[in-house]
Amino acid sequence: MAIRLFDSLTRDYRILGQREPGAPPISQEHPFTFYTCGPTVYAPAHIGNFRTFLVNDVLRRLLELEFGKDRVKHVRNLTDVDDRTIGQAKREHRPLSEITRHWTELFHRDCDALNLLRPHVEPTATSHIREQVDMIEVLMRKGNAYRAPDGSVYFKIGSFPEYGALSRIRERELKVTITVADDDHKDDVGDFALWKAYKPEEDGDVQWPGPTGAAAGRPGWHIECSAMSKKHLGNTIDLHSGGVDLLFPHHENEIAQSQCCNGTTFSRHWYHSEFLLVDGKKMSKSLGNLYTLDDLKAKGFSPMAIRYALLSGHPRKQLNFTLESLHAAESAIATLSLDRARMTTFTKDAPASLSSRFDPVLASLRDDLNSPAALGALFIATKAGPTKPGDLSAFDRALFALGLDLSASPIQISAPAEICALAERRWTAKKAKDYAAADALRKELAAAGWSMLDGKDGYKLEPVKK
RNA sequence: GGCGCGGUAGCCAAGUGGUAAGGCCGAGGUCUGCAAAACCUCUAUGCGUCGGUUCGAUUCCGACCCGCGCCUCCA
Repeated sequence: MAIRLFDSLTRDYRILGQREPGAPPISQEHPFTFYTCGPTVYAPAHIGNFRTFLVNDVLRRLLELEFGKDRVKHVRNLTDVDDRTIGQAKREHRPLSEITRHWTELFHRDCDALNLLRPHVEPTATSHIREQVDMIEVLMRKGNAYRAPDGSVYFKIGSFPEYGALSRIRERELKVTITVADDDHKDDVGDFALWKAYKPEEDGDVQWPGPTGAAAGRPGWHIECSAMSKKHLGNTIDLHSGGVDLLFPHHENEIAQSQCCNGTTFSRHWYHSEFLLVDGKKMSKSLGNLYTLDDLKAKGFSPMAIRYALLSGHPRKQLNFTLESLHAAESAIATLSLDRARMTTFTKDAPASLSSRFDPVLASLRDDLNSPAALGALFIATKAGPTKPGDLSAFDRALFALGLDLSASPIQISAPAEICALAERRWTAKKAKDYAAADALRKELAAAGWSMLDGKDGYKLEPVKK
């Protein structure tokens, strides 16, 4: 069954992997090419960033199931030079590369925790300066770009009639032009930087020799994705994705650069995931509602629950993230784990093959990545009773597509010594059948925020759930 | 101002022109010294408001109200 995905450019649902006549069909030599705009590595990624990467991860998994593991090539870049990375390096008085290396490592750690498949290639902007400069030179030669008085290079949107097709922005609106008066070197407010001339007071020691005819400096933001996708995936890619906020101007600009430079379609399909809201508002530092993975782990939430919570809303719909949704996710995952464990043991008197009952899970995902519907279908399938060993593979395939690793253990928070002592006293009292004392101690523990879970031969302590 | 998205039970969230998946929470029950877990059962005569089309609309159309996002470097 084919994967149907909403296309941001044509604004309708289209089947993935369908190439135009003359293009080679998908094979090992010509894999499905998938480019995702990655993070800027200057600060910890927040869960909003991860929503997008998570959605793309499910897409990647689905593509592997659809076309074969060796017939999908996924590239996700790292932006390691721009205003923000340079600014951060300057604030910390450290070299740019040190800053970006540090945040890249932490990003990878978080990705692993969330069970995101590593992209096949994860190129960085600074290791593709040559490719970017090459493209800029082509654009200048073709008349799509011009040198500004300060030595920067701008793309001339007037030279590309299709500019605005993706974002439907045909003309710059009044409101915008007022706020952009700072850019004095452009011919047109809509023009955007391909290359930024070096500014000693801002850029520190970050600079490279520029395109022929331009000053030394650094690439503009948009060109890196055009250059890196071209290098690693070719002139025309099958799918390009990212968050909605990148739709304009980033992706609009990528299209302009790539198509003017290469003379071919840049991407056959565009997919954008919606924003994550926290407590009803866009996340921002000023609102104090910006969560990182570490923030949530410190609150005792497991990365798998975070993954679940982020998949509980439709990718193309804004998702309001709350701590409560995380509690719900934690419980839901525990239920699934239990169901999965039960299925491995109760297989003797199972009816004939029931693997088809997991079909709706993948079917939901194939239909525009409907992850909430897929999760619903997953629960229906697991509640349908015991299964046979072979059926477990269907369950696991569904879990793979969603990227849910049920073996990942929830975060354990160890109790402080005084709590442990109380618990020990209660356990002794209980063993002595002094239930009055035991109950009193349980109350004491509860008042201190801990619940004591009695087992047959021992007990567990965990923070009281709210 | 331009472009776009959404308003479904206490919370989250699918979905359909014929009468509402699923999850969480909650309630009752079974079990258990207690608690927790587990298991069973229950939980929207209604899908923002008002009109219209229709045999029939939550689902299509129109108006309105409310919320959110993007509009030059934010996933």
